[in-house]
Amino acid sequence: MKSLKEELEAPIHCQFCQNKANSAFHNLGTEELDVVSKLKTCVSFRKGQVVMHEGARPQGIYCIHKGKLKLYKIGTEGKEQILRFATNGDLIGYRSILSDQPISASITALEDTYACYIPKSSFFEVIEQNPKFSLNILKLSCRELGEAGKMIASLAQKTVRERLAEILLLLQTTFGKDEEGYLDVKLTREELANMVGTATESAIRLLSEMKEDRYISTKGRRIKLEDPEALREVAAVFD
Amino acid sequence: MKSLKEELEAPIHCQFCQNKANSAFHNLGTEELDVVSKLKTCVSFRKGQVVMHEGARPQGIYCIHKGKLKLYKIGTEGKEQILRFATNGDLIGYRSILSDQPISASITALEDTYACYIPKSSFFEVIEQNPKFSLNILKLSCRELGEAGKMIASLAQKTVRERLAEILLLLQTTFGKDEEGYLDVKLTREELANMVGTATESAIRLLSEMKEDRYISTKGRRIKLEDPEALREVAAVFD
DNA sequence: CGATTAATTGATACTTCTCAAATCCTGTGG
DNA sequence: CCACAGGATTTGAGAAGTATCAATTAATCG
Repeated sequence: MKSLKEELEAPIHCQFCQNKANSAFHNLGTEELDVVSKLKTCVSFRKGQVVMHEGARPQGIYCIHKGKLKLYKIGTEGKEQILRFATNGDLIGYRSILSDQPISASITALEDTYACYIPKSSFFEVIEQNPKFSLNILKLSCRELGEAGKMIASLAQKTVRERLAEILLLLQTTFGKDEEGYLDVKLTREELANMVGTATESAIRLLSEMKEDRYISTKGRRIKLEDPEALREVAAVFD
Repeated sequence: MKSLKEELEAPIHCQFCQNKANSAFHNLGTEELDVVSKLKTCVSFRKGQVVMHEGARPQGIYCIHKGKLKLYKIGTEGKEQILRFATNGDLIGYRSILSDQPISASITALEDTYACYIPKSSFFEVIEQNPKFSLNILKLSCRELGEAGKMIASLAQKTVRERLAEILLLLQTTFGKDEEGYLDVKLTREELANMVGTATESAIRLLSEMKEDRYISTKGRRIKLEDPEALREVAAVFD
């Protein structure tokens, strides 16, 4: 039997990819996917490995097959600001290529990750020749833009406590729960703080408060949302 | 002689629009612009008029012919958070239409504004049939996404003072200077604060400090950047 | 020119950050 | 599989940054 790694790295045709349904390729037919499928290559990244460096000029995009990554900018003092996460079916690197600008965020794998690399040229080929796909990417970037707008308003107007509640809910939506009910993503407290936009100690203090309030519970580094409804109230999520 | 209003509202062919060069239509030919040009209508908004309401479903997009607008979200307590501005040549409303989501930000005219309204159907028609235009919009949204990322990192990591300096520079880049050298946009201190993401009084206090430092000067509501280089240092702009 | 709204400044309270020290966990190598 | 080193987490205390409330002055618009 093939190992997981072998299996994941074997270049299956995109048509049969398990992530197809919730990816930017969802409504493309076999022939349409051929261009991409034939020119892609499979790659893997170790946990902690930097996939792309802020400021670089990527020569292609990655479609995440299995794994979890963080996209972040390095600010003054070297502090990370996490902009978003990426997981199965997500595309990364397309913003830079399409806008013809250097990469605006670094990308690091949060766990071992398998992805398909699609060279710039084949990506453009599909974009230019396939209006359906082009529209998918357009929709994708516009949705991301909407998310970014929410994040901006949240950072500007909400307290750290509200933002932390918001992020915890987001993490559950994005990565789901493991078999024990904990958030299915491994983040350090520092990374959590870097997402919320606060100091690590502040994030920890507020997590402790939320534990006292029985909104969450923790086991080591892992976090379980015990009362998502209460968290939603704290986060004051209206939209 | 025709009045300014008449002239601005007369539906000229897009081919001859003064903003064509720096708009999403820049590289389209006459025939390609025909679809848009024939179906567009010219509209005008008074200063202070709300062009689009957060949560609404726009039935078309606007291409700004002449004027200035703010895009903002209403947060808790009814406080505005300005996400970005729009001026000559900019498109507004496209994010909502392309992502098939309600409008994520309200839009209000900062001064009397003239725009071309392009119905959803003709917009989609051009997008779907003209890869060149589609790519332009894609590039546009990806650039905006980059800007949003910068704003997120800025809000999360910089002090109010740094962000204020940053916004002042952005305003000069976006709207330029008037004949006396003042920022060529009329904003209240409250709007400025709503862009920076702070309380009005805090913004005012910091403006006063910057006046003492001779980085800026003011005349009534108007602001002049006396030492942009110093402001850049304050803003700690690296990228 | 006057009414009304916006801008400004002061005083105070609150939130959040920073620095420091102690404890806990996690991944690694034996 | 277990022990251990080193990084991560946690809590405390004090400092700094911002927000809020209130009162005064200035600017704007009809």
